[in-house]
Amino acid sequence: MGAAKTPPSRRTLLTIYRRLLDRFGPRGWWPADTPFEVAVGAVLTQSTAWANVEQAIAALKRARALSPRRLLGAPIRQVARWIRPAGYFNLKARRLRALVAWWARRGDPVITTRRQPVAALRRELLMIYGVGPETADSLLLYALGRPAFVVDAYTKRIFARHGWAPWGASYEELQGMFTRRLPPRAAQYNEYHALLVELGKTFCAKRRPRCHACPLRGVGAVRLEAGARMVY
DNA sequence: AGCCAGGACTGAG
DNA sequence: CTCAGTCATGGC
Repeated sequence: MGAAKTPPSRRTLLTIYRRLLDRFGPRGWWPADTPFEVAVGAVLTQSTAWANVEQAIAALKRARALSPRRLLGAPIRQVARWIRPAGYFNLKARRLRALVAWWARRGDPVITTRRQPVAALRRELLMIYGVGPETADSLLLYALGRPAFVVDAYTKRIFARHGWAPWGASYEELQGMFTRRLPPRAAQYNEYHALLVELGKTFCAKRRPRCHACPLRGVGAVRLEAGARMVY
């Protein structure tokens, strides 16, 4: 199998960040008008292409249903119809209801969670049905402006392919790789994750990675030896 | 015609 | 805890 995995140094992490920023420019994430829309999108985008999520969000807006009151007032069946383009619509309708119920109970979390420590708030989010590690961190970072580093499938794939992390690394291991070396600044975490997603979509596809045009070419040691598991 | 997309839950071993 | 099965539409 591949050589021993060497975690990237702080310097390497910054080099990666710089290269991505130079190539792609600021991504301006999250693509949404309000924090509540971010929250809705965070659930809808689970294992789903963003183009599909956009259609679902548009449908919600068209129906004037993109608010806690409207979403909680509508029958679960109706919600499922609105978000149909996002896939897994029955499942996501339930998850959405759970998250929106929390949002309403909290009464605009952007304000009410301001004094709450990130770790405690993260644990609270993880209690919500349908909110796992990535969705919790996305909510913290992109809806609530907290310094939570988001790890997704692209992050795992990119760092495994470059030999910076084992293919089976857990979410917390990957996240710790960043948070243990970078200062907890929401602005940078925001941009870093958005850039990794852009890199993933553009150059690090699951089946046909375009390693020759990749902006990270030459950084670290790309390990794409034949036989390597190409999952994640 | 497949293959895959900005995951999480569930039940089994 | 690890792991396969499940959920489903739309774009390439």
